[in-house]
Amino acid sequence: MNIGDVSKRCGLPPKTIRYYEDIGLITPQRDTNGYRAFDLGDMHKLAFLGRARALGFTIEDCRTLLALWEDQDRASADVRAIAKDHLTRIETKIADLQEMRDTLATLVRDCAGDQRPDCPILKTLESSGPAQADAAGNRGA
Amino acid sequence: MNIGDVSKRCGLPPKTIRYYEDIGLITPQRDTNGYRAFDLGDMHKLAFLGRARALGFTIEDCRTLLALWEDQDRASADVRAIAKDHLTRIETKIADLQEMRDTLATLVRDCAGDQRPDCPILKTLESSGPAQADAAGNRGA
DNA sequence: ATGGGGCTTCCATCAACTGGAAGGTCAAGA
DNA sequence: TCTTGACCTTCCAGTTGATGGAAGCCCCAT
Repeated sequence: MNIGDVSKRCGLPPKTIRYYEDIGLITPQRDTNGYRAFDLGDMHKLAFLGRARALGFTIEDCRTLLALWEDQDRASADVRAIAKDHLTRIETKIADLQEMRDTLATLVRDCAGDQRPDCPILKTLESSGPAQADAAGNRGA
Repeated sequence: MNIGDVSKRCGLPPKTIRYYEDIGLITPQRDTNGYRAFDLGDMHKLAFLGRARALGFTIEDCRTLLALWEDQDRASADVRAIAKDHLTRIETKIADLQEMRDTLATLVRDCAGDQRPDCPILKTLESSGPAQADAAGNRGA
């Protein structure tokens, strides 16, 4: 299978597939012409990666999960630990976003949104306690 | 005021403040020794930026908001439009994350997490519909 | 042989910083 | 006066996870 076929089958763009090879998540064979020659194993790995990414796992998580998947002697505890950590991260993120949303919703509700310059949104940004401490925690997200 | 003072006062790291100057959000004066010399105006802008960023506005949103803030003849409608768009983006993101969370929570709940290799998490990643279409929408977030 | 797709590599770009190196400046203490 | 240490400066690189685009093969059909 060429990269285009695999792409269609697993739903990942060719660029992404090449990138995954680049960072060592897959290692497809090569044809004599230099084209990547994917087998079913590669395909399944890519599909696995696509699903894991869709669940928000980081690439490094994916790398570990893939290794565990391949390891017949794995302990499900290891898999579960990764998923649980990730779940926690997601829940934190949701909470942060909900806080933002609540604040923003209030501001948007209270803003007339007309021709006049008076604006509670700007007023809040102008002064409402210390600016720091990124409530979003999305600096590194 | 030197950068360290401003940093303490507005809660943004010096690196971030320098970066904001770099991308033209602020333009502090310089002392004869080359040190940045911040006035209260700069300070307030930085505090404004810190709060806007904490609410999750992008840098470009911040740039616009800052300009509107400075413009006494602004229409609050313009501010409100930016905030409303941002609110929508956040709500979409929350919904995406909640979907991930629900799926993950189920998987974590159903995984024994012991020494045995059987694992519903891996089983799901192995095969559960097409991989594509990143439900998280966090490719460009 | 030529045209159009598909494939290859490599380099740049996105957001929003952050880390670190190499070096100048300043105030306080011995 | 010298030194020490905390500041400050600039510049370059790296982070995450791709994506866009250029330049150039390859292959098949007409």
